[in-house]
Amino acid sequence: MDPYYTTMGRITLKDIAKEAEVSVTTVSLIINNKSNEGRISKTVVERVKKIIEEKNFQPNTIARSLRTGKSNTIGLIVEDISNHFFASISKTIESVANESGYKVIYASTDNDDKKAHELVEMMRLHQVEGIIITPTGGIKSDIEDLIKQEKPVVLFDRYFPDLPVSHVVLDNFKGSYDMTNHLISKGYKNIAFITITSQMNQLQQRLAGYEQALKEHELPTKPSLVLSFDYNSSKADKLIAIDKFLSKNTKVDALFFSTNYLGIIGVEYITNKKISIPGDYGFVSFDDHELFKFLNPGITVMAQPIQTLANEAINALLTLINKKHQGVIQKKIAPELIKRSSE
Amino acid sequence: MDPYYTTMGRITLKDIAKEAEVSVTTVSLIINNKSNEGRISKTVVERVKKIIEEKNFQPNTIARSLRTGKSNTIGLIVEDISNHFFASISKTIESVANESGYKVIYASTDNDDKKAHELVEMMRLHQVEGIIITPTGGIKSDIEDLIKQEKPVVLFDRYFPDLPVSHVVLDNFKGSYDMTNHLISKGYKNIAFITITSQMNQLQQRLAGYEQALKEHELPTKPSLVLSFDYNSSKADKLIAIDKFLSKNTKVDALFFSTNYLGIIGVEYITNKKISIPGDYGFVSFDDHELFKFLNPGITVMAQPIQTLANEAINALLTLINKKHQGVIQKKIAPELIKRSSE
DNA sequence: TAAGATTGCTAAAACGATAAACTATAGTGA
DNA sequence: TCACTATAGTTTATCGTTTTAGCAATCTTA
Repeated sequence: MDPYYTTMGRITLKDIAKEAEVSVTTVSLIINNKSNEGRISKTVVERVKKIIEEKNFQPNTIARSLRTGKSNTIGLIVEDISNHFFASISKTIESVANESGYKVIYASTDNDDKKAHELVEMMRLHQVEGIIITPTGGIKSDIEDLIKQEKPVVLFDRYFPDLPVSHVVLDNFKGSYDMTNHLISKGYKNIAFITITSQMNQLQQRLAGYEQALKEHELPTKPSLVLSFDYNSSKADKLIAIDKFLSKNTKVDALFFSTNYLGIIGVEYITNKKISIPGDYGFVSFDDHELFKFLNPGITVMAQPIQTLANEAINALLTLINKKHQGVIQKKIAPELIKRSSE
Repeated sequence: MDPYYTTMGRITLKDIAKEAEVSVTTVSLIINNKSNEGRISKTVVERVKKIIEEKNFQPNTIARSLRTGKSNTIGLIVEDISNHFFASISKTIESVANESGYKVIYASTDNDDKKAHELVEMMRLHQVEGIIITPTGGIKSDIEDLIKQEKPVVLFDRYFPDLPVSHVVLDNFKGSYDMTNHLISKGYKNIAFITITSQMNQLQQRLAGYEQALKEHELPTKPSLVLSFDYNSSKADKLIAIDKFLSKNTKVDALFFSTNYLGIIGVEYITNKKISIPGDYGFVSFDDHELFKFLNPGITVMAQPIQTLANEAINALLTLINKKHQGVIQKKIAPELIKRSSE
């Protein structure tokens, strides 16, 4: 067809240069809008641009990356991309990143240290310019390596309090504190806190917020009001434990579940036992869930503001990549109380 | 530290070559396991490998891509990555792709033609080696372009029946047909089908499967048994329409919702009206959902086998990329009947 | 023992862009 | 008119690999 480029492959700078009868540099300058800097005449700019248009030329990003050292890629490593929370997060991240000319490659750790380690390696191998990661407990040293290499990282959802690294996390303490105060303001006096025995900072913070609120209102923070499950206990075990707990602590008038996973089990419990809420107990949970919206009455929750979290995370990362910020960016995002009718 | 490479940047082939006192070619051959082909002595192989190990050298994938023309990247374009179905799909795809040395970049169309078009362009620009896409109705020509350029594509979830292009989709006809037969076998005689008026092949197939099953059992396929909503109608409108429909069609004994979205509205309807299932109506839906599992009684559904769909899609794409298959790969996957207690 | 085959390795080109250094011409001020 | 500056580009090197072609030395084989 066209006499100038007969190769099967795609069009290159060279093809355009040949057709416009200029050097490849000239074309490159024009493409990168450096035509005034490089002082290319209007005539030539017009001519070249027309040819680029005609041939629908798009520069080879891989070649460009090799030369510039910029891959225009960021890595997103989450616990489980198929989980609603992370899936929503990743959608926002992808969208913001795209707008800034970045593509994102993603992967799930399934909360497995080995997998997380391999994924960090994989991302490094693929020369991402930065990483947003939900770290597993055991990859502290990988994160430290990234810091040493001055690779932008932002930890998401969880973090290492003693590591000087950027992070965007929920203010779990405040969420729990506010929710407890909400229940207190509704008149509840014996609020049970149902949680999981965990080293995870998040859950500890949630417990601390609950205790702090009780303390400030001079409500005794009896340990007997806290029901704590082993992480590995089965659903059946948990249902039994809740039952025992409530028959022993007859004064309990409200249930505060520390995660939506536990809240769902709570819903199952009250459904089975035909317990009415908020009639028999006030019932609230940390984290929102489809089910909580749908149920009748709807469950009052302390929800994670997904959009905000995602935006803060990707913006922090882009800021670090563009070196617009020295040091670390650390944000604690306040969760949002969604009042429905379970109290 | 080391006298050989003092650059700030990462280690390259050259550094290894220098240290091992061989040429870069030799190192390259060893890395790519072509050492016997290129006939490198065992001694040298050992020496070089040791140094590679020591320095933890990993070849620059971008340079490699430029040279080989292989980006080792595939694109995944779905309707909405934050949706449970697509999120689960993408998790499997990512995982299989990773195992085969591919990374995946993803994006959501939100069912918008313009966005879908731009995303295909974006993927092309980033030189993905293949694309898995949930096409929107209006990007037929983009798909045709991809075919022309011999870029591997597999359509997912939906397809263009008249386009000779690979696809992996659900067998909607069979799913609907089987579900209807299931209801018939349970003794239901006036099965209502609640769906959306749509050009989308999937929903048409689901309607056709339902009708076919009725026909084969010599049950009249009265149009009055089909309730069809406008796509844009509100939830409130739908609830009212269901109410009208059921008070007019008093013989109806079972409700078959054509998507989980409609099924959820159905659940809301029966909850509001305190209708009991399967007492008052048999109640089933196409597509599974968290809620359907949780409800009491659980809702019987015709579920999409997510793992299978995702595996078929990614394997089809990898097969096409590796040119192990001439022409197109087209698969219709049978959905899975999950019997719970709503009938 | 000389020609050919094999072994073991390397030099140089190429992938497609960007960046730094350079050239040639025209214009300007003293 | 001469030196200097501005204009409008070009030439060349480079990013880090892979690939092609080739070269020397050694080994076969007739």
